[in-house]
Amino acid sequence: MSTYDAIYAVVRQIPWGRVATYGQVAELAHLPGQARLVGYALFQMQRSDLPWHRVINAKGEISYSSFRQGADYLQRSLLEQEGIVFSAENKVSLKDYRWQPSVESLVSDLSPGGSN
DNA sequence: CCGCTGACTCGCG
DNA sequence: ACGCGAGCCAGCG
Repeated sequence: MSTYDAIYAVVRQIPWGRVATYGQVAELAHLPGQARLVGYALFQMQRSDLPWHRVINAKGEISYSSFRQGADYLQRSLLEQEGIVFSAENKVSLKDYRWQPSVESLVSDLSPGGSN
């Protein structure tokens, strides 16, 4: 199990209609503070079975890769198809759409009762 | 093996 | 509220 595989495993768990931040995915993948790796992992991955579009940055905005410059509308489109609404600033309400993983989804310790 | 790069995040001004 | 700089680590040449 590579580090990236752990990241992919977490991303794959993000349910339909929900989003997660890079930092959040990193923590769930047991890689606290390594939000960048999440982005890098998604950058390198080419599989289509991953809901990569459900991963956004901490600002609630979509992060685009330079080489995918033309697919900027794609991620937003995919999210909108899941019922996620974007604000006038092209941001999503993290407080409303952020995925809150259930304890069963987690492998080890986690503070129950997410204080949102 | 050393160094650069890259879908991030947080703190400060 | 926004821009800038520093810290993180894995993959590749």
